[in-house]
Amino acid sequence: MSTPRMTETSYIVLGLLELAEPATPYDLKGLAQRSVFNFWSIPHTQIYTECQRLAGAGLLEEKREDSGRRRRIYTLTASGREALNAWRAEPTHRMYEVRDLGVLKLFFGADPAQLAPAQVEAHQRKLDEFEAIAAEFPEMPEGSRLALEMGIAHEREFIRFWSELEKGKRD
Amino acid sequence: MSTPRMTETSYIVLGLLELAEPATPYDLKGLAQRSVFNFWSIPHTQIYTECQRLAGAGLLEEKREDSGRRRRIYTLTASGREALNAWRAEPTHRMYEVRDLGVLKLFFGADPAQLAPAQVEAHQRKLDEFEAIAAEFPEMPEGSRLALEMGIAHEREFIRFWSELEKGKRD
DNA sequence: CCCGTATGGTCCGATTCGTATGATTCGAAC
DNA sequence: GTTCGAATCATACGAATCGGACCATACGGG
Repeated sequence: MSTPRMTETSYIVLGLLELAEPATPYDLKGLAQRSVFNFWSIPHTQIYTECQRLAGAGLLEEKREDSGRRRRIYTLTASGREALNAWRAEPTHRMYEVRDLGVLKLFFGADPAQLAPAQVEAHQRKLDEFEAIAAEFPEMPEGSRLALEMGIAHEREFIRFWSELEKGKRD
Repeated sequence: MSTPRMTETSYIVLGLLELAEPATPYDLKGLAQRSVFNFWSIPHTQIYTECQRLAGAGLLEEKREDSGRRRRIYTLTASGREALNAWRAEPTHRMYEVRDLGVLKLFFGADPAQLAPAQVEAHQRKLDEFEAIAAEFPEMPEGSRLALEMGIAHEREFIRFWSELEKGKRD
């Protein structure tokens, strides 16, 4: 049970499990797709391997159904819970980038007017999606709601930005 | 010269090269660090391998110094230029995520007030950096300027968001 | 009981990552 | 004009990730 390498993926699994335990990786996958993956996605196969890794490290407990599909069912152990809490409590300076393919093309000299309509549309769709979620679950947990609001704010920003470029077409 | 797999990394190299050719991978690395990597970074070793790959595919021409360090010096070929233009011209629907470690923690229930100060500070620093770049190069190419403005807008948004949570401390 | 579809999970080659390290050049000191 | 350290330039390579393809089980309807 040496201290395992912990990545964002690890904490995503721990965090999801806290919301849903006991759960199979498949359960987590479903939950994730309706939530975190909207702003931080990982390939679904990672969930399976990460569960195994974390179980090996003693942060998760693994049970198997003894018949049928023999699914693996996970719960948090005390040290899993502890790791999650420690991560949550520790503020962070580490930053990520707001990567956007449209902006990358723009940077390298693409024609703004040519890019803009598709970008507006794509970001509008994302925004609609977020707002639908917000409307559907008005009683969402505080943290999720805030994360969602942040997502909405960014999408609005993208739309504002690209809309302006779209209007600039006439130049 | 089979059609090579083209990734964002490929276009970053092509785009940088267009700005700086003829150039060594090292030159590109330097240029990138002062520009694109601010919003779309890749490990520097990738630049070396990507140059070789693209040269193998006929999109770049490689010359080597014949003495000393025997550096590889690259220029775009006609088909390299063509690939870059095609990429730029083609609008895109593919989206990326705005990943932010703070938001991830928030989502999983971290205490907003505990996270906020560090987040405000980190994003403020990033914003200052961007604004310094904007001030230093007022005559930046159109595309870069727009990309930078987008970055600035997003950083402001992050700051607004986290500042509000910071104020909410009293609850 | 058979088949089609949905569910649940794994495999594995290809790619990417990033640390560690190696090699060349340059300049300043003596 | 040689030695040393720092800066420049570059690669090697093991570990981690990626994601498409595929396999297995369950379930419902005819």
